[in-house]
Amino acid sequence: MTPEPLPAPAPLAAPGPPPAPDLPPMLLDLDSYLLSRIGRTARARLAERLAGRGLRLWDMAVLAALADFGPQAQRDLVRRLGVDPSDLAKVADQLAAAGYVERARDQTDRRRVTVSVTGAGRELLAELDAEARAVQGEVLAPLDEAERRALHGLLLRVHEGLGGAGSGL
Amino acid sequence: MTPEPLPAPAPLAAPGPPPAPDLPPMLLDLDSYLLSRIGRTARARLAERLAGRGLRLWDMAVLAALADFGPQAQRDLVRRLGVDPSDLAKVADQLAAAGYVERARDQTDRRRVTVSVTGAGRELLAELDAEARAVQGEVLAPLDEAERRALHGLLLRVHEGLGGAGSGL
DNA sequence: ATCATTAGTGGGTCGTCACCCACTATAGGG
DNA sequence: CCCTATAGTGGGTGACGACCCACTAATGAT
Repeated sequence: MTPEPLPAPAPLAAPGPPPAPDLPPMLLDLDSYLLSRIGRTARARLAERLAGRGLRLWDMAVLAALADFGPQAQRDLVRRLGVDPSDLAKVADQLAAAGYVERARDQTDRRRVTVSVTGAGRELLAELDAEARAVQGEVLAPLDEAERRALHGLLLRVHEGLGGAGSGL
Repeated sequence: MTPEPLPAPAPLAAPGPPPAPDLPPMLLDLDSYLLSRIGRTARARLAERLAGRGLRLWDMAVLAALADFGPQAQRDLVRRLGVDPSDLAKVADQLAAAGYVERARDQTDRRRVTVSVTGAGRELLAELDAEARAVQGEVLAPLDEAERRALHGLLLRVHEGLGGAGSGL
């Protein structure tokens, strides 16, 4: 297990313990662990950037959904993104207040509120996308282009396999 | 060489909103997003299994560190794992109470508490490792052996690139 | 008109997690 | 000895994310 075993606990002038994190090989061998750590980092860094604009990850997800699928009722966004209706209402509220989306009562069914991106929304989304890609650049720095493409393909397949199962973002 | 990740051009103005989550291509194109989602799922599923035993992820991490690097002071675990000293104390406390680790005052420096895994601890760790691999099997289900190895290699390199930067597990 | 159903909203709860502070005990240097 | 630094501990805090409930408005069927 351990290439450099143990006891030799030199009381002073400690040789072993590094100041920088040096994780157990046992954990590094687990994909679930690596996935968790890397995903966490990517998420955190992206969230950090968005926070600089007063936005959260859900804001971006909603904008993306609207841009990709066109104007739609909140109900549909809820189904698509797997977000709680109540939470979506809050996100939509904030995005509307900032002028990134518009909400209008559906005239054929006045219960529904149809949400659509505004020009400013699309502009913002483009910037957010750039931010996300910048984060990607940081995180995937050790990989060359071909490797990134390979990774992306694998991740996509894994993601599909997950189904919409898990809740949350 | 090039698996085409462009199966479906965006279905515009879809008539029937799907009951199952159908995420925006724009997001699926972002590795930061996929990483975040997949990592989250892997983490959640592993945590769920550990919770069944009344354990958390940190417990496993600590056990792994002890198994891989041998008995050591909490101070060293703190440095290695990048965990808060106070939090580690709690984890160690719980593990000791359950009989998975032993704590003993270091006689050469009575401030230090040397922690070591017990037989039960190693046994438990083996089981936890099996659980983790089971989760892995679920998550990576869509990939064959060769692909999993490829993914693992890529993830390892990416993880190294992160350095010990981010905090937390 | 009545009733069950659906869309949206506001408010609040709960569990998790990382972080920080105050405190004790010990060590080591002057 | 005194003084400062370090190891460990207990307790608490604040942010965050997911979830849930009660309520209103509108719909569609009977």
